[in-house]
Amino acid sequence: MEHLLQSLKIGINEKIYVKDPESSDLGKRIIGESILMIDALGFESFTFKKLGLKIGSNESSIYRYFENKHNLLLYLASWYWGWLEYQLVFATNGMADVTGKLKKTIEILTKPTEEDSAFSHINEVLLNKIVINEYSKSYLTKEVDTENKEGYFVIYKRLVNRLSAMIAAVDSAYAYPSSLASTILEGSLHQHFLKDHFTSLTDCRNTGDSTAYFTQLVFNSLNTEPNG
Amino acid sequence: MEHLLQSLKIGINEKIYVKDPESSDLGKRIIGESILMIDALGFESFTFKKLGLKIGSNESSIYRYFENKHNLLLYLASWYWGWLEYQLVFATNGMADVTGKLKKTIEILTKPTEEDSAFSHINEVLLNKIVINEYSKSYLTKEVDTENKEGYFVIYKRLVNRLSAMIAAVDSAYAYPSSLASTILEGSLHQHFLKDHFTSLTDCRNTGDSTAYFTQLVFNSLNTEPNG
DNA sequence: TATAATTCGATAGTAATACTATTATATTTA
DNA sequence: TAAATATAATAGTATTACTATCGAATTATA
Repeated sequence: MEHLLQSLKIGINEKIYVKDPESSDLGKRIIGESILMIDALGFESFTFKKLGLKIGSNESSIYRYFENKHNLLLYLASWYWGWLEYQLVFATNGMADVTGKLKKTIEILTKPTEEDSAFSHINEVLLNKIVINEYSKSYLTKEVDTENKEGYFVIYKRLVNRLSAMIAAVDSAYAYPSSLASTILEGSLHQHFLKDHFTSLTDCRNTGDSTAYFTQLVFNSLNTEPNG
Repeated sequence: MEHLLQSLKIGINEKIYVKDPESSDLGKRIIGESILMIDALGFESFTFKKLGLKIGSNESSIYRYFENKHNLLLYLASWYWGWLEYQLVFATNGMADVTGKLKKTIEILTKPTEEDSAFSHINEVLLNKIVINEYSKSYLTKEVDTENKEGYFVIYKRLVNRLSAMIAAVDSAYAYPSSLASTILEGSLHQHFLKDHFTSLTDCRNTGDSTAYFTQLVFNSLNTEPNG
């Protein structure tokens, strides 16, 4: 499987970029360094000019890959969700027991990110931090509906729908599988943010707390047992 | 009570503004019109220059009230949460039964906003839309920790803590009262957003769905009965 | 191997943003 | 009536978020 992953590429909607950053060395440097830079400066202070300077390239060259920094954020987020989806599919592949599968899925979706050596130019841990701090900004815009129609959020939506389907598989009588699924994905990011900045608003302090909280939340809502 | 509300003022941290907008006619116009304008243009496209033009005033005059548009957003959000807190306190005042009180609280916090005639220059329905679409941007910044120390988020935190305390009052053995409280407040905004832009990710479509979803979520997690 | 196509870097330029500073005028208050 | 305060008008600055053009280097193709 290690080998399989080495040649694996996260498939991202081609409309998000002007030129595929995976297709050149410069493109990969844009992705790799933008992750470090957005993490360090925050999305607001991050500019293509600063990025160009850092990677020893030119502002206008970066515009050949992405129309603007918003689309770069969409790309990074899509990559992250696509990567998480792979983690999920590989980890739960072949599990027959739907309850155990859901439990494993919640674990994958809520635990802190670990480095993945399969993608050398991407720091997944920092990318996860970026998603926690910036993802909301990618859809809380006046252009959401247009961009949604263009398919800029498909991977994220697919992930939520996967989770929703698993919830429904465990308890088909439960009335809110999609709401619960979106609450988990979004809520997980939020709890991680609170842990770092508003400690009084969360009970999640140590590794695993978040997973335990959401697991309990889900299985208390469904007619089944987490170990059943 | 109508009368009481007429002379009521939402108390907001004085550090958020340069000059209290409630202290002058221009200040009130800034607040009232900024709500319409942020709703119409979105926070990114909203500028003090455009606002000045619309209220027949000057860009530099608005800067005498708020350092920048970020602080104006913090002010609007604080006002909204303070207003919601009043709704909550008045509605649950004197309720002896903790379970019924929690149920009522969840209802107030998750139902769609209704116009309040007590504050004539503020459109609460649009302000609620702004909070749904823009609130995350007020804390997803590199300056959160500093601004949090300055007390820019106290009202929101107090609201979450009120809810958390009520959850704990209903079931003191529940391990995640703060996480559940923050999940409800943030999740409620998120479900309303999804209802408008990503319908496939939520089961909330009609008035009351959101309240029903979160009520069930909470009471399935706690050792009690919603009507008990 | 010649040539065509692509890629990238460099430079220049623009409109808008997010302010700051100053001054003049109008209004309120002492 | 003078003093204090509030507001409007104007001007100016650094930065942002681009767009356009051009030439050099690299790569692909015939």
